[in-house]
Amino acid sequence: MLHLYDTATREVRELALREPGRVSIYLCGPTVYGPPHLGHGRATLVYDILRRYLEWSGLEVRLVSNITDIDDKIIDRAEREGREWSDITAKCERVWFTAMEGIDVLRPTDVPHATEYVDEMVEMIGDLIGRGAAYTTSDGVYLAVEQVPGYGLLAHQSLDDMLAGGGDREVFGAGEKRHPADFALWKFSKPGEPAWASPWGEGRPGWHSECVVMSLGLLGDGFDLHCGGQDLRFPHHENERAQAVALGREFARHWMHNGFVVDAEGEKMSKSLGNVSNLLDLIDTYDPRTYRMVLLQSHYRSPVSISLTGLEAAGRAIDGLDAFAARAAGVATAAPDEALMADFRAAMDDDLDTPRAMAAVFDAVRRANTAIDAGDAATAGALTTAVMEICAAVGLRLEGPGEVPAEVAERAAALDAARAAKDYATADAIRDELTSQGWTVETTRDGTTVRR
RNA sequence: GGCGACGUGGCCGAGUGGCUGAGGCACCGGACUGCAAAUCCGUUUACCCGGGUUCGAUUCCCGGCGUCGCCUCCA
Repeated sequence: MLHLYDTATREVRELALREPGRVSIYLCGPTVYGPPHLGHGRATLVYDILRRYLEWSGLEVRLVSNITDIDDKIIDRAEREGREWSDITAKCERVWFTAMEGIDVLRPTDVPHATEYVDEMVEMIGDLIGRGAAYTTSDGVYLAVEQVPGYGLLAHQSLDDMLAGGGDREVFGAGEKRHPADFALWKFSKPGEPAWASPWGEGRPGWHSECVVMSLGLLGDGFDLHCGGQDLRFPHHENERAQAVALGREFARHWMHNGFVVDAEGEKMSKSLGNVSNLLDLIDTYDPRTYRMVLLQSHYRSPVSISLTGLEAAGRAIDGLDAFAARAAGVATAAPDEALMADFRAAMDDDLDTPRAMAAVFDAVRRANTAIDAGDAATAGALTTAVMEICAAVGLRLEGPGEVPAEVAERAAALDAARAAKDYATADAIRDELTSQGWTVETTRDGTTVRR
């Protein structure tokens, strides 16, 4: 069974399922106010790999990932550009899913929108006030974090320590809060801003409330896994948990956080630094599988640097796998190699050790190639099937031989004929011709094959 | 100031108290080929610094240096 590092307990431990055979996961989705960047890409790819692996393992996965479609940043941009905020969110969401499709990330089973859950959030906030865990000020409604047992579980830091430093930022509603760490559940709107009705006045929900309502609403109390980027650990996830605890409900049983994408200088890549790298640009420039490969070859909790050389190296690695897939298309099917499958499962179950899993794949490809060369069909078949299964399990689509048009096949045959006749000038000319058309030409003892 | 992560070969990136010290990319040599491509075989390069524990540390402990993250709404 899968073991994962749990941020709350700081140890790798078994992902204990609430219901046998079914996994409930909540993944914090994007705030739709701009194009998706590499950091979004990493998070979604990491959890896509997790999800595919769980499904491949025979589990029924329910993956809820929200769209935050009301937020200060959206309002700011709408104001700046003189557009309707809903115009921005609709467009950004389309772009988001286009990018996700581009990197082959499966759509979550549920995609709730914050704006669809305002009523539930208002109800929850009322409940929190009723329980004495929240209070109203002149600019909104706040959660009193001192009322929450165990606040700081994910931050791994006491309130006092957190306040001891770093506090020179501008804090929303700082003046009237009972405690500096209290956070907004509801923000009263200014004229012209999007607003919903509430018993305390027109306004909009704070960021941390939607995920509580949606996760508990769709997945229920004590759902299995809550995940997202390291940056969400605190305050976002801490504050989600705080609300659930204050409501007396059981929240996520396991917390998973992926590491950052860092730039060439080793600094975190984020919107706040302004060094945004657009995911769509990446897809335009590189085989979209390269990013998945880069991530598969590093551990999800480690920071990963994205560089041109890194992407190109991953691209070459994929080329090798594609060449193998094309070559192995002619191998007779067989049951997957059991030792390899066991290695793969062991690696994945050990905190999603994809680098180890990929090492096993590359090693198997080499052995399979050797077996094909040696005419050992049984070994080649078993390894090939296993490699294909593993790649499918982590969402790595290999490109086999593909469709070869009849006229191209004819040219390949002509190349072989020229070679047989020792007319190498003609053979080379045909090869150049096919290569210039984008075909990869491989000439073996058994004849010439072409693939894209 | 507090909390945390990290520092491995040309690059990326795993891992381990000692055994041939993953894997990818690159480079070099070889096999194969008419030449290539693909494939296979092989060589080369390592564990930030200083102490300590130990028979033995890259791996454990302490200190230092360096990099990075979080500490109120950034995946």
